[in-house]
Amino acid sequence: MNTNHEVIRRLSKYRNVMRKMKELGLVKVFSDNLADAVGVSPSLVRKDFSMFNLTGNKRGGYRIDDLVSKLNVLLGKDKKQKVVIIGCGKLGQALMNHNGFPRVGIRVVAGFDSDPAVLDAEAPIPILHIKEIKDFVTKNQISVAALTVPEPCVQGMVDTLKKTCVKGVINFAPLPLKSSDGFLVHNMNMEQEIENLFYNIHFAETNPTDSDI
Amino acid sequence: MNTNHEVIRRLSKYRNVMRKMKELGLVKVFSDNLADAVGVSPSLVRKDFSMFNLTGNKRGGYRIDDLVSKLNVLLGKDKKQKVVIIGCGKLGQALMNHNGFPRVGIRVVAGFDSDPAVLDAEAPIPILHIKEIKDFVTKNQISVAALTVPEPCVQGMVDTLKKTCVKGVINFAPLPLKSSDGFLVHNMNMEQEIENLFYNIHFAETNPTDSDI
DNA sequence: TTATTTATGTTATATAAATCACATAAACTC
DNA sequence: GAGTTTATGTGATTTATATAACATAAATAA
Repeated sequence: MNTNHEVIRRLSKYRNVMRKMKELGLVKVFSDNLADAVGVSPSLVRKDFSMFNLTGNKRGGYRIDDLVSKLNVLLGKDKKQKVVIIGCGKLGQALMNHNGFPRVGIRVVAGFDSDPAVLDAEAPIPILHIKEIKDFVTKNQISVAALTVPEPCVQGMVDTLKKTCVKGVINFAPLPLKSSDGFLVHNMNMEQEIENLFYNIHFAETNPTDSDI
Repeated sequence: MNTNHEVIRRLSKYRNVMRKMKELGLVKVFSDNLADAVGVSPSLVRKDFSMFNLTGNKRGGYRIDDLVSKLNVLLGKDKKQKVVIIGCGKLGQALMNHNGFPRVGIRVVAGFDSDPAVLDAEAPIPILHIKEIKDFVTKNQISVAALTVPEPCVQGMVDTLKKTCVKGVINFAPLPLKSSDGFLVHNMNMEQEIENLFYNIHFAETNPTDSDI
């Protein structure tokens, strides 16, 4: 299908915008609206849709309801998206309690750690010992994990996970991991993002263009 | 200079790799080494360097020491990079204590919140009332803030910050903000990153290529 | 010292991604 | 219902980004 790597990210953004428009009582949306909201050109919006056979009306734009539910299926948002958090330090625990996740249908089902002090199997979202990770993800069919372990533990943890049904991780350690064969890594490198921001502020020629949206 | 938007990110990655190579006792590095580590072609590594007049030896590669210190200047890593955290909920506090930041020379100098229960002006990293933000950033010449406030507060906070010396933010709320004139926004959208990972795992044609590095 | 190797620096080429532009069809107007 | 408007859907074009290719110079070897 010649899928541009950024398309899916944009579809997700369009969807979020439309969900908010819907809350405002709006029924239709035009490519111009989404273009403004997401910061791209209207033709790109239309092309993105057309690429996935999401069609509108030659004059009346797109029906929000229709488009959102089609996007839900397309993006897999019609299914429960279960994740586990590996490493329950401050950051891991923050993610476990992060209310942005349930709001978009992402459910954190358990945390894992090696430190006995943080374990709590009876909590609403249990924190279990890391040695139970393989059993748990297998039993609960977990395909995605967030990695919030210390940097030196990251690679080992990935190696462990590769032997399970987990097919991808969000890595919060500043060591960027590479994706491989059937195992995807998305790096959330906060350190790098801040470094980059500093650079753009202090050195980048101040062209009035955006940096990202 | 026709600066590709991704170049700086890559330079930062090269730098991190070289710092680790240096710890291993290595002295020289070749474009092939960095290409492998970062997941790009060797010619791109050389082009990135040449774009900033970072030169090596026609045969002997690049001297790590030399290159790292030049990159430090170029990326502004020779200066202290001070940031404040706005919103000291679980996530904000996790960032305040995150040891990945000091390791790369990023110093969290204060947190801000409106909830009296979390304020603590005497802590090593003080948590102050949000009403003091303008004074503080002015007095301490802060140009970068991390935004970990609830989604409904984000836009208002940005509007406040725009009137100060803060020139950019890392936004952790799932609402993607746009950069404008002299105010840069980098969005860390964890929700979207996870959604995207789910999509790639469940729907993407399993081409053995990477997704990112 | 001359020949050979090898990794850089840079130009030419290929690939990817976004925008432009316009023909088309649905909805409005008179 | 014929004419006009307007927003889609898509092929052509532009721009951005990365790779490939190679001439060049430093290092080694003979």
